[in-house]
Amino acid sequence: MSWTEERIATLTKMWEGGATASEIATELGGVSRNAVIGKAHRLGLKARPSPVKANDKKAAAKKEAAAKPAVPKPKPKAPAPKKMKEPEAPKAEEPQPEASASAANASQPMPDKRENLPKIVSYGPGGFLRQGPGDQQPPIPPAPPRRLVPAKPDPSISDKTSLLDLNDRVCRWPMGHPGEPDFHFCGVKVNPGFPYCVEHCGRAYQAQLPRGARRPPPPLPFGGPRVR
DNA sequence: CCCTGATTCGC
DNA sequence: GCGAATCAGG
Repeated sequence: MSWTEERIATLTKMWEGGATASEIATELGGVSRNAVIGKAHRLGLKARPSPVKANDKKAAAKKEAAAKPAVPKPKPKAPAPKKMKEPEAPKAEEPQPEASASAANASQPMPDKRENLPKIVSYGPGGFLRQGPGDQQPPIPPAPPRRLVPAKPDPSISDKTSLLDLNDRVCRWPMGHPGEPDFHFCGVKVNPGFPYCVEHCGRAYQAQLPRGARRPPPPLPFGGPRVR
């Protein structure tokens, strides 16, 4: 299997939509989970909540402890010795002067550090504001000037939006399952500054509510898990 | 054990 | 560029 435009587009959509690499691999077919991850990284889209974070301190400590060259672990499948990552270039700490965190984090159940995760914050100009209590992050969504009347007619009004119809102005929310004949995208005019329309922005950007107060099903893009 | 993504490196 | 092997955390 090769990475055609369509497959890459599907991978990108699902990856950004929050699907796991396994789900994407299953959906695409013919590729493994690792292939999906590798491709995603090569495409430049990464940075998703991953179980393993590159922590300098812990990594260094582990490396230090595991640096016992007496008897290296036997490689059952790899005959040639492979060297993994090498600890180097200890980047200096970057203190972030955020004074407002004290009051805001007081009632926050999970005070995670999410400096580079603008994806899952929940705000929006369309009125789909879903913030957890105390989660007051007031960044304003980008509002670039745009014309009210598009130069070309909206392609989504008369036909289903295929991968080829995707552009910066239509909602990219997947409908159905990739690979099936009726798989298409929402195609509604996007919420300005977002890749989805207002309705799907509400699905895409949801705050994590407190553990107990989570009611129905979590948001699942592309139509939800396939029934097999 | 299972799951997850990250990383490396031979191809 | 691709992805299996591997690492590493949950």
